[in-house]
Amino acid sequence: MRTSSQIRQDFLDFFRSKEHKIVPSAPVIPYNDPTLLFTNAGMNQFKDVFLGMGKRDYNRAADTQKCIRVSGKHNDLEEVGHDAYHHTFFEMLGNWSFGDYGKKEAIKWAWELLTKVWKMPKDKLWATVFRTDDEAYELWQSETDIDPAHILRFDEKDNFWEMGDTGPCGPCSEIHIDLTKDGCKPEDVNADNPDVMEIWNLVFIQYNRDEKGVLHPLPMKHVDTGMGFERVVRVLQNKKSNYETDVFLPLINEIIHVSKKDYTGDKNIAAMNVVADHIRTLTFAIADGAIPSNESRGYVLRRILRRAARYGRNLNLHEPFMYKLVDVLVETMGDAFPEIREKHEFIKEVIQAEEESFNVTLDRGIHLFNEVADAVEDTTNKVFPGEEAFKLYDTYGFPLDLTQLMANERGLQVDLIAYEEAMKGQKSKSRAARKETIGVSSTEMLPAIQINYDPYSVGPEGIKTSIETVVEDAAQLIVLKDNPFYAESGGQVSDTGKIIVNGEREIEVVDSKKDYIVIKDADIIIPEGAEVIAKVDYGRREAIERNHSATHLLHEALRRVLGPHVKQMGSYLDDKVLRFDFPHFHKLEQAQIKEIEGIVMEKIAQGINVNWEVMPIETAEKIPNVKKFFGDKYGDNVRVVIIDEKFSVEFCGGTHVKETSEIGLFKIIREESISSGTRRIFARTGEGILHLMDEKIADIEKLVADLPEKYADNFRIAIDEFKINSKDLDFRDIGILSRILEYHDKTISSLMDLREKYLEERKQAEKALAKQKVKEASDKLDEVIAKAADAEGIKIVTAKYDFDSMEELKDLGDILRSKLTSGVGLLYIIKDGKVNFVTVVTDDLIKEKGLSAGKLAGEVAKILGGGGGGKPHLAAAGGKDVGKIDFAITELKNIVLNQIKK
RNA sequence: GGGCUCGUAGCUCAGUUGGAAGAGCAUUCGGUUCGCAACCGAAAGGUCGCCGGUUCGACUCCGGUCGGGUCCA
Repeated sequence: MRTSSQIRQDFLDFFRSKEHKIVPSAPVIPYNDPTLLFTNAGMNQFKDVFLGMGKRDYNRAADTQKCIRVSGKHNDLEEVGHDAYHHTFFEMLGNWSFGDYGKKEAIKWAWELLTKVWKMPKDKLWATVFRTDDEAYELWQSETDIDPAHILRFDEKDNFWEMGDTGPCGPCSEIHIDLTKDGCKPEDVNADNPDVMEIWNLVFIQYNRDEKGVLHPLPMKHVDTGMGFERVVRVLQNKKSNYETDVFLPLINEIIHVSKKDYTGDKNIAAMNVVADHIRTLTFAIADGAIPSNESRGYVLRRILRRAARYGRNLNLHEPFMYKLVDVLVETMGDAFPEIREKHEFIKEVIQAEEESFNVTLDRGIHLFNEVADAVEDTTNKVFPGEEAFKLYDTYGFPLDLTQLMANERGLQVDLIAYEEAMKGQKSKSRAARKETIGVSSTEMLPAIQINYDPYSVGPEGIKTSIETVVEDAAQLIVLKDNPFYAESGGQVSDTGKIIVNGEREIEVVDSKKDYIVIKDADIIIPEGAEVIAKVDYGRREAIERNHSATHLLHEALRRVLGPHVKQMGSYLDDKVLRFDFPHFHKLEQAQIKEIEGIVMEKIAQGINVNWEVMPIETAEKIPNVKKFFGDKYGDNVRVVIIDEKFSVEFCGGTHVKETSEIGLFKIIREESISSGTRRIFARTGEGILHLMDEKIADIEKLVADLPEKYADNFRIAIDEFKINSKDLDFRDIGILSRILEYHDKTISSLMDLREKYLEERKQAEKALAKQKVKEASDKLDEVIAKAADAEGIKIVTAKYDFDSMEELKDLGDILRSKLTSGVGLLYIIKDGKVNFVTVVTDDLIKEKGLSAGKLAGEVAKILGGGGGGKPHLAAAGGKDVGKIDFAITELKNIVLNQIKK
């Protein structure tokens, strides 16, 4: 029996012998096509060729392409695990002709590979052709020895392939295999019979469909084929299901091992199949740069992981287990796809973290479920409210079927109608909100003019150009014939500067887009066509360039220190600071930060020339370790920035220093997490370091100012010294700068220690003082009690204090209660023109007379223009009519008596 | 981009008409024990995510904001 690895190799060897170029699989994350969530067909990486927009230096190619189908038009997700041959991740074996060979060879070679190399039984193979494609029909007869009765015609639905509503398209010819015991009939083909399976689709791209729907023959005819690798393996290994082939068996065995369940029974088999399928998708997607998250493709991954985790629960797996399967997968597929081996540990880490966080969400949801279920369990109709089921879905990510399952276990039925209602309501709300946000942006008012945008060759002296247009109704937008101002892109902020009109008037430029610049003063009248000098604020530009080049160095340094999983998830840089986000699961250690800084500083010290060039995207992609940004759409030609071709080569449209030593000192100033699995670094360079020093001195001054004299004095002299030292420094003096910064940091850290010590001291002192005050007051309580008023035998104690807060008053109230043994108390403070007080009532009066401190507080507070309340034994209250306090105290007697009578 | 939801001690979480910030685990000390586990007693630990508003008084109500989760687009 041939192994899957051999079968994959057979395919590639066969087409190599037919003079095909064997190309590597493209990543499953299509980095240059934002319209596509995942690579979902073998032809994705050649789309530009078929659209006539790109070229390759070969015209025949073959490969095995990693594909993921989980959403959109091709969505097999729900089928996965329940049948034997749908997958979210699979390999598509393909051979292509770009305007080279045509139908004849495609058909002949397909037949040759299947029947001669792999020796599939000829009488079990069926071919289909498009209804009107007589050419293909005849070629099957002339080029192969297929049974002519096995050539069938189908219409558009099955045998005409189109990429979209317009564009290249053409008829296709499919090969199906009959796996039934007794042989199938023609009507079983293309009839969703699981035993009569399509294995290879040969597409003949020969037309271009225009906007009117009319087909025009293409000058270049192409061939695009795709064969499901897992299906072919199943056929050749003679298995009933793809999951029983050696593609999946090692995974299934590992699942059996961790779950201690057997691969028997529909429930177990489905669960194991789903898990085995999904772990492949997750592993390959993460290896190619995707990360589970709450949006877009990251969210698709998260849902897949959760789906697998839920099926895992059917196998009694409640703790994270998926990450354990990665080892086996790397063992079986790491040779064919080295990227999963390279990122092995990172993939495991990502999956484990995601499994753990899913468990947390699940627990919270179960908590809510139980509360609701407890409430409705004893009702007569045993209905679990649909709104609550929706809330579980909406807020805690509980799929309906899970809620239903849990409800059934407790004898409850989910109210499906209410669930649907709630879902509809949410959707329409979401849609309505979306409509409101659609507006017209100011750029849409711009006329379509071709201007020359070139921020790369401007110098400090600026460039001569002229004013093309001043946009009406928006006088602050100006279109220059030549625009040297960089427009925000790739994280780099826009340039600012000025334009000098007719050699005299200077106008400040505050922002720039590719097509126009923005000036500060909207009232200035500017003549169209005027000659101007456009001057970029060059000092600022240079500071930005230092940060941008440093960002590229940082990117590579991070990869070298932390691992190849590091990639840019976002960045921002202006003249003051640079910011870089990347996937990583651990806080960076101080030693790692030092190492990263060290690598960057080394590259700066080497004074490497920074070069850039524009090249065709295919050439650029072949540069080893080239960095590009996923999700961006790149054109046919890309700009590549090179800082030592062995160190940093990156797709980048930004502007850079000419030589790395211009960057000056590089310093990471902050490292933090911005969301689970994503970290952010802030750093400074060049003049930014001088600002950093000023900020540090300011920090030190502030810390010192907050300290009491006895600590602060020693630092005053040091601060003066710092200030003198920081004058007249040049950012190129990196040796001196780094020494001073180090000294600053040491000072700051000892100041922080001191502050902590001081704050602790102060806090203890305040506590002690408050305690002391309460103690003193309580010592005098007997005198106060002696002066108590009397209301029909009930003692009423009132007293004023000068405490700072209610806390002390409450503490004293407690003491008063115990000393008083029987009676009512009112203790108050006057502060900031308001009165605050507590009332207390001893336990006997609460029981016997029904008195309540809370009610007393409320009544008294009313007199004082406020309110209050609390417990029966002690209550707090306040008011702003300080003048009425004496009246309130005399009134207290009546209030007490009134309450007794009620 | 929008909706919902959560943010309280080191950790897991309670905390309703706004009126004394709590429990369990962990920590420290003491008791018990040959020692440990367990148990008993005590202590320490809080800007109640942040900012603003209403109020005599806000963890609680309102507005904003940041962060996590989740659903929709």
